[in-house]
Amino acid sequence: MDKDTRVIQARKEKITAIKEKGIPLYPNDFKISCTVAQLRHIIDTDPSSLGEDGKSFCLAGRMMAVNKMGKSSFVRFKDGLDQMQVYIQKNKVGDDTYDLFKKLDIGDFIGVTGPLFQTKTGEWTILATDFRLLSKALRPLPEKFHGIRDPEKRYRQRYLDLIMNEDTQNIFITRSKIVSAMRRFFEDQEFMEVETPMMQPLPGGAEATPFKTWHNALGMELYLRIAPELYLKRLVVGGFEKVFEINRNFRNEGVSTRHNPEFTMVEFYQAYADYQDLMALTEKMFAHIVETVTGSLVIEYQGHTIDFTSGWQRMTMMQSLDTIGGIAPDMLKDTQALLAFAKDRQIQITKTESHGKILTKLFDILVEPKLIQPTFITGYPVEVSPLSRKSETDPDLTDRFELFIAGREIANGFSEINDPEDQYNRFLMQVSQRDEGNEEAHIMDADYVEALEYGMPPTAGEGIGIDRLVMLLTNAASIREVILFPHMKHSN
RNA sequence: GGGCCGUUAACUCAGUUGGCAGAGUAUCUGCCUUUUAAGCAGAGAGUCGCUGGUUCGAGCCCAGCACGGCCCA
Repeated sequence: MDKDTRVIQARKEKITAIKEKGIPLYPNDFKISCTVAQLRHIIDTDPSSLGEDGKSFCLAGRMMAVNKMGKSSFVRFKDGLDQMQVYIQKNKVGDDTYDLFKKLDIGDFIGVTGPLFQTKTGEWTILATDFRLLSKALRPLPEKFHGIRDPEKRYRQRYLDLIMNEDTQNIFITRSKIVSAMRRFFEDQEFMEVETPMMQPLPGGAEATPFKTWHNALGMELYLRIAPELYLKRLVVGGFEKVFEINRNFRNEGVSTRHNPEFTMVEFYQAYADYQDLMALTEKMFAHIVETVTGSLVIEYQGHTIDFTSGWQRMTMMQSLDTIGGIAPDMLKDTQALLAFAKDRQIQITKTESHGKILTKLFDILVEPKLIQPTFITGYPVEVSPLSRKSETDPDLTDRFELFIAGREIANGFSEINDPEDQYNRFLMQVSQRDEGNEEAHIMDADYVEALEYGMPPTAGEGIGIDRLVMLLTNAASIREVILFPHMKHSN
């Protein structure tokens, strides 16, 4: 613990004085008769039942502000998200209680009993007939008007951020509503929620560097999952034909305003569906979530107005590179021309990269940031889609889409490969990429191929980044604003 | 990995050309029985992120480091 500041020292002296009077600092016998939220509801709907001689209430909360005026005082306290004021008078509660009150500090939890009255300005206030200490705070809260602003402090001590900043509370309330609306949507569509391993012997389902760990008793290396994909598809093989999982993935990469090493994804799989079906389902799901959470289909995000009304734009990657990226269709077929184009614009591409990879990279740089309204991009190259079914019409492309909103990838979905031989060969392609130095290339998962050999129905699957969705709906510029405890370096 | 910015009292922030470390809130003492960021009078409170350097003298200038923020790769 820190060296005591004078504020803490002063509080310790008051604690000693309270203890000496035999008053418990942390009692656990106070029962509330209602929450402040419930009382506010009564005030709003049926104020006639209240008033000076009305019923007495027992409320509790954290002291947030105190106005002491000699023999009487006003105390503002906070119960969860709601605040209420209590008026305490020495001649009403008695000398002992008032003396105790005078030794309490902002930040302490209190229990108050009494009827309601309205002050001169009309504010409904509890007129205390009893006033108790419920839990003592040793450290002072941040300043009452400016609160806590320093982002580092807000993230490291999120509890202070939550106490002081209503905006922060609202972000996480919204986050909870988003996940809840999503879960309800899937359940209404008769998807089943499942949980698959977070620790995997082979990390698969995405191109990313995993965290490595060690199981002592089993004597084996395990990896924190980078995606649940291959397990969820094993469940489809097993007969669970509509499954979803909302859970954490872990990727051992840098942190930024869009990346946290652990982040939340929903992945879902539906048998007898294809990627077109999932695009339609995604529009429907987003409409449900956005409307449930915000009450509208149009939101403001960082200066953009984004409209989730159904009928989102769809285009192929090639089309988008032409119309948005400004690369002529002829050039899109010519690897050498693309390399020269990239070099002109100082876009770094290694000469060994395949045509499809070059296209994807150019798309990421030239097109992605410009996709502000919800847009599905389809026609992803085979080389960057090792788990996606090949297009019937163009063997270089896959039946895959990604969803972009506000210049960011929000979702990724595709018709799944259920031909075990195709999947095996795709893994082989990845393994050779790995041998060429791409450490993020997929590794061979023979066990998964074996599962496919038992037969998987035609299936489509999709993943949606929950954190990025929450950012959109809370107008947050950084992923750290929507993760309660974002990862930080040691502060000392 | 690169660039820019930040780090001063518990909190929010000033700090001039390099010349005694400041304000508001909070805290402590006194007064005050309807306040609304209550008021009045007084008091205390600092490893100026860390380590070096320049200088008679560094919160301020220089170098390195740490942590954080934003942007870029």
